Amino acid sequence: MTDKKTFSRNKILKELYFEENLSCADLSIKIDKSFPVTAKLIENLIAVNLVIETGFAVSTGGRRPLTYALKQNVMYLVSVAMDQFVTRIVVMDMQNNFVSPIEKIVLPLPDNAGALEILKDKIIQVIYSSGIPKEKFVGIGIGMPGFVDVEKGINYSFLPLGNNKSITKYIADKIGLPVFIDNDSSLTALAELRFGAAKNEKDVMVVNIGWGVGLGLILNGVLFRGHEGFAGEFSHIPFFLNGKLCSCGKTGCLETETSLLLIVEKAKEGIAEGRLSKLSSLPFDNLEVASDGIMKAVLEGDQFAIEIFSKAGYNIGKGVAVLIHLLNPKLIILSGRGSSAGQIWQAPIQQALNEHCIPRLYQNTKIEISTLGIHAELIGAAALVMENYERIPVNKSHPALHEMS
Amino acid sequence: MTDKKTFSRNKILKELYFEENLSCADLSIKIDKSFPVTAKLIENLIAVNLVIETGFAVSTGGRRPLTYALKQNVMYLVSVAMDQFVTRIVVMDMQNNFVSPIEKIVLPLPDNAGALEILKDKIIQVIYSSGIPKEKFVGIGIGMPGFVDVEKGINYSFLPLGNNKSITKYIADKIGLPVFIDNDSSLTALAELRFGAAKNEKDVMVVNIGWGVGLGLILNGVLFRGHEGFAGEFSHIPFFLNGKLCSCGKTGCLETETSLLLIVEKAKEGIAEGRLSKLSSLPFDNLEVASDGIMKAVLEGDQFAIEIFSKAGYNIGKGVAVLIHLLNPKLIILSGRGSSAGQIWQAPIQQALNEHCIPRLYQNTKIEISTLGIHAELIGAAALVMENYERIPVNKSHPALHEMS
DNA sequence: GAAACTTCTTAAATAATTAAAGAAGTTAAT
DNA sequence: ATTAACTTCTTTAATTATTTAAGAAGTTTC
Repeated sequence: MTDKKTFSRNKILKELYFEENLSCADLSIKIDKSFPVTAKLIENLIAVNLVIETGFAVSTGGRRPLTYALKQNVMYLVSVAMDQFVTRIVVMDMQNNFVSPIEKIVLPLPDNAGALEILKDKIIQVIYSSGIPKEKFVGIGIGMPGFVDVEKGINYSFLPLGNNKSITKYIADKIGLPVFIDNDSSLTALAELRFGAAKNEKDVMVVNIGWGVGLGLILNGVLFRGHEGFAGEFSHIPFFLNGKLCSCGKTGCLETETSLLLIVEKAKEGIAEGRLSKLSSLPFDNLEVASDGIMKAVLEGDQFAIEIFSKAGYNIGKGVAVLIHLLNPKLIILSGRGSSAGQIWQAPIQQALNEHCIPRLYQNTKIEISTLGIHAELIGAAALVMENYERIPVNKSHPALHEMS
Repeated sequence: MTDKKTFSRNKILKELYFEENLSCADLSIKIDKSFPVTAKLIENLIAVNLVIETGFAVSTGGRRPLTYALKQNVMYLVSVAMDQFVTRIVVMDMQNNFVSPIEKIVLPLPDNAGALEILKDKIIQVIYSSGIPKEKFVGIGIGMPGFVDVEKGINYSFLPLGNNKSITKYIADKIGLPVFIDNDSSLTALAELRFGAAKNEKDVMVVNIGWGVGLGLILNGVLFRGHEGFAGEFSHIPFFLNGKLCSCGKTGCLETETSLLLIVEKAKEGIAEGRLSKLSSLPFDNLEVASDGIMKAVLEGDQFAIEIFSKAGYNIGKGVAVLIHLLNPKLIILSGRGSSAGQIWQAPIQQALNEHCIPRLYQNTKIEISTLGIHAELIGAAALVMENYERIPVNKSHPALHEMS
C-alpha cells in the first residue's frame, strides 16, 4: 500500500472517530477523494477488520446510504489531563468511553524537576494495568498548563527537561507510542469543537474556568494557537486598576478578580469573617474539595456561595465583552472545572455584556455551559491524538494493520 | 473553455496580480494544479494577450525558471476608500499604480440618506473621466466604516438602502461592474497582508489609527472577519474606568482615550489653555488639516504635539497588550491615517507592553509602522476585488477575454 | 398508487496527477 | 580551471483519479 493511500485510509479512520457513523458519500467529501477511491479504501478497511458496516442511515429523500463505523476494541488511546496540582490519566477507546478507571495523582508542577519522570512512569503503569496489548494503542495525548509549543513538544513553563528538549520525544522514546501535547485550555476547546457544544461551529470562544481563566479559540472552524502557540492568555490581560498583585508579577490581571482559586479564597475569607453559609464546614486547604463544595452549595441555593460566583461571573463577563468586540464569535462556552456550577454563570455574564458590549455585537452571540465539564480536557487530549492520526507512521505491529495489502 | 478551467485561469491572473513575477512552478503550487496543466493555461493566457513572459528568475541552485507577469494596460480596477467624512476614489491598474487623480469628496456618512447615490454617481464620473473603456474594468472595491456584512453587501451603520438591500447589488446594477465592499480596517489589513509589512506573515494585527481605532486581524494567514463579519471592534472594548461617554453610548471605550479625533481635541484644548506650540495656528474646525498639521509638528519635534501623541500611544499600547495576550501575533502594524506620525508611536507603545504584558509573550512580537500609510485602504479595496477574482463571472465583452478558446 | 424527484451505487470516459527522462544551471572538488 | 555531482525546471509518457452518465433504491407528492 502506497503512502498516499495510507494517508487517505488514516483520514477515514480519523473521520469515523470524530463522527461515529458515516456513509461512503460523507467520507468521500470529508477526505476529499472521489467516491470510487473512497469505496475501495473502505472495502479494504473492512477486510482488515478495522471498520464495520452499521446498517443504513435515514434517507434524505433518496436511497438510504450504508453507514460505516470503527470496529470496537481494536484501537485505544491514553488521555492525560494535567493542572497545576492534579493529573488525571485514563485509557479511552474510539467511542470516547473511559475503559480504565481515571487514575488521579497529586503532581504539583511548579518547581518540580521530577514531574516528567513521574508522569511517564504513571502512564506506563496505566497502560499495563489496563491489560490491553500495547500494539492496540494509537498514541498518547497530554493536556497541560503553561506555554506549550505543540510542534516542538516543549512546555516553557513546567516539566523542564534541560536544553529545551522535547517532552513528546522523551515520553515517546520511553514508551514506544506517539505522543502529543497541548495547552489545557486549547484541549478543552478542541473537545468542545469535536464532541461538545461547538461541534460544527466556526467561531467559538471556550472559556476554561479553573484555577485560572483559560481561553481556547476556535476561529474559522479550527483551533487557533497563534504565532508561537501561546494564544488564549485570557487570565493575564491587563484589565483592572485594582493594584492586586498577580502570580505573573503584574497587577490588575483578569484572574485577580475571577477564577476558582479566587472563589475559594473569598469563601475562606467570608467564613472567617463569620458569614453564615453551608461553606463553613469546608476543608479550605484542599482546593479541589473546597471548590467542588462551593459549587455544590451554589446548586443548592446557598446565598453566600451564589454571591461569590455572581461577582466572579460578572468579571468574566467583562472579559467576554472584550472577546466579543475583538472576535465577533457566534458562541461562548463556559467549560472546565468551573462549569459544574452550571447556569449560575449566565445572569452575571449577561449583565456584564449588557453594560459593556455594543448591542449589535452581542445580540447574536450565545453563551452556553459545557456538558463535557470536567472531562473536557481528557476528551480533548484523545482528540488531539486523532487530529494528528493521518500523520502517525503506521504501527507495523498492530494485529489488524499488518494485514493491509 | 470549461468552468473549471476558467476558475484556474482566473486564479493565475489573481496570483500574478498579488505577486508581480511568478514562474510556472510557483503558479502550479499556488493554484494547486499540476505543472502540465498550469503550463497549458499560461500558454493560453499569453495567446490571448493577458500575460507576458518577463525573462528569467534568479536560480535557486538549478536551471533558471521563466517568469510571467500580467500584461500592462489591459485590466483596471476602481478603488474607493471612505471614512466618516471624506471619500476617495481612484482608478488603479494591475501593477498597483494610481492611473487617475485621486478624487476626494466630502461625504459625511452619519444620517446621510443620499450618500449612496452620490457615491455611485461619483464612481461613474471617475470611470468616465479616466478615458478607459468600461470593458477593461475588472470591478469596484469599496472600503467603508461601520458594521459591514461582506457576503450580503450590507452596511448596518451607514449608507442605508431600505429593507436591508445590498449596496453591492445596487451599485453593480447601476454601473454594470462587480462590486465588493468591506470594513475600512479590514481592507487596511488586507493591503498590509498582500502588499505591505504583513506580506507572507500568518498572524498579524493591523491597528488602523484614524478618527477611531480600528483593527484588522490576520490569523492563520487570512483576513479574519468573525461570525457576522464584525470582528475587530477595537475602538469600543470596555477598557477604562474614566466615565467618559463614547459615541457608541457606553463609557470607558478605548477610543475615549486614544484616536486622532481625541488628539485633535486635546490639541485644541491645550492651545485654548495657552500652551506654547506650533499648533496654535491650526484650523481646528477642519479635522483633516488639523490632524495632518499635528502629525507634521510631531515630526518637527514640537513638544506639545509629541506629548499628546505619547499619551495616545501609551493607551493604544495597553490595548495592544490585550491583543498580544489573546492572539499571540508575530507582528503588530500601525497603519491608516495616524501612521503618518511615524516612529513616535514606538516608544510609548513599547512602554505599555513592558508594563502590561508577560515578557515571554511580547518579546517575539514586533511593532512596525506601515509604509502604505494613508493609501492602505485604497490598495486594500483593489486587493478585495482581486481576492474574489476567480469567482467573478467572465466579462464577455473584454477585448482580450472573448478570444479565449 | 403512480409519477416525479432524490440520493446512492456502479461502470465507462475523461482529465488529472505522477513519474521518469531530458535540459539547463550551480556548486564543490580535483 | 575543469569536471563531476547535484539542483531545479521543462517536457513527455504512464498511471491514477475524477467526472459523467446510467442504473438501482427509496421518498414524497399529486
